[in-house]
Amino acid sequence: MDYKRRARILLIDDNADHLRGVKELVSMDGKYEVVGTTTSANIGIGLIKKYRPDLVLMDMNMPEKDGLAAMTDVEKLELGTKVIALSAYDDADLIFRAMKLGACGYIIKTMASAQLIHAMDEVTAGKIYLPTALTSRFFEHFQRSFKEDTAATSAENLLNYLTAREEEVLDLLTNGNNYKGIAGKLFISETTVKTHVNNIFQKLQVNDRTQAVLYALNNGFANKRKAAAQTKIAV
Amino acid sequence: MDYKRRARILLIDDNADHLRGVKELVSMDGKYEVVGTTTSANIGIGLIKKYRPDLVLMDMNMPEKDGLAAMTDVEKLELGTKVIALSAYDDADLIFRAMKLGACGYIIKTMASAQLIHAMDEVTAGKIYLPTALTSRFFEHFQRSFKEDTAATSAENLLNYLTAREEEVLDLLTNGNNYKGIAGKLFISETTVKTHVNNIFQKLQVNDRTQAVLYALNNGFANKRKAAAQTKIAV
DNA sequence: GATATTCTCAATCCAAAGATGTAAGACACT
DNA sequence: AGTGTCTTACATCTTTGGATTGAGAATATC
Repeated sequence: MDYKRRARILLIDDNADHLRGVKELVSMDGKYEVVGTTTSANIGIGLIKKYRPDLVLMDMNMPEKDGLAAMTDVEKLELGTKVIALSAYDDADLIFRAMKLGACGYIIKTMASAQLIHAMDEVTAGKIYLPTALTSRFFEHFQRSFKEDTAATSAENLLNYLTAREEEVLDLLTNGNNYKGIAGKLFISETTVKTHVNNIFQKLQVNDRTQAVLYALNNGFANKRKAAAQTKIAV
Repeated sequence: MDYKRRARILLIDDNADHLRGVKELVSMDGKYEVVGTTTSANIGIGLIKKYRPDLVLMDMNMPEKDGLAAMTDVEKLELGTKVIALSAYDDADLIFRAMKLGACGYIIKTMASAQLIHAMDEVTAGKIYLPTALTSRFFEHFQRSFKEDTAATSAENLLNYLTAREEEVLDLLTNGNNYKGIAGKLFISETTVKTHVNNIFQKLQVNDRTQAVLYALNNGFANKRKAAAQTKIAV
């Protein structure tokens, strides 16, 4: 690894003691150069702009500005800065949100220091590193958040009562078309569209187009249509 | 572990040779009881209904019915059956979709057999197991799929031009309210609501409420509001 | 061959939505 | 004191949307 320049690291942690400890640990390992440390998230963002580090170790639990907000800021800079989140807690939701925002790793502070170095190695090599235990926690949240989608597809879904033509009309409705637009696109008269739309309202048990569109979107209408299209290809 | 009854396993793999190999491997380990094996996904679903296994090892690449479709079926049964996906490929998209559908693990067939047993141990213990290498692949896809959300939030977003009151009105619009409903909920007159709504149309550059709702939903309006609410709490 | 469903179209009527202009009070900023 | 923005409100007018009823033609189903 010595042929490559050392990866440049920035540390952000409101706990000064922990900050010092991590700095020593990271400096000790020859592979990394600590280009800055700060206890303030906002200053940290400034330092990132200034020094363009390869990797940032960011504490998640800071009083002034929480780590997630800081991470959002880092991503907005679009400097390709990699971020490893540090936290005292293995909260599933926090892990999920950090990874969603683009964290390249997530380490619990009580973990062995070797694990931190390992995570840094992996991340600087372009990978994403999440300890096995945290991966499991992450998926708790991940799969729960997708359960709703599945439920929408499988459960009693009023969309199933729509005819093929009605689905087409609803599709155009969910793209913001009015009667005239739909009539033009389907080559049918406006009154026919009205008939279809009224039937759709009945079947979806709604009173107007906006509610119909919302029902469609909240009950996986787009997914349904895509799935149908895929079935056609597969068969 | 011996005080507990052995976990009951079902194997589904269209490759008969691989099926036999896995069966021997799993049977050898005393912890598991193989209650059935099949090379057909459809038959597999039937066997799950019949035997209610604790865990299913499911091949992802089957000609008759692909593993993802089979996994969907398993989830629909809602028997709490845990599924570990087996695949020859470490395709990021495939991993993502399998985990999204509720897989409790994902193993590449060429991995060491000890890894498979380890995954089974973890999964039967209620955890979710993804080898480190696959976790990294998974997150490639995961973070890419959320990049759009971030873009919607950060890029030129017409929603940013809305005033606080207009946001409230738009929020009620995106819940399917008409003028009267909004006026009632905000304790203002209907004509005032019309004024707000018209201003919203101008700012979002749309012609009617449906388009406004669609713009809001497609540009992270719900997320924005949630984020704003959280900021309030934090501060 | 009878029945049911779907898709098409029309007329009518009322309610709701949208466009436009005007304006007063509250509040912040300077 | 003055400017600007936000929120509130009303009047007016046009267009669009939605409800209802009825009905012919095509297609499937049995």
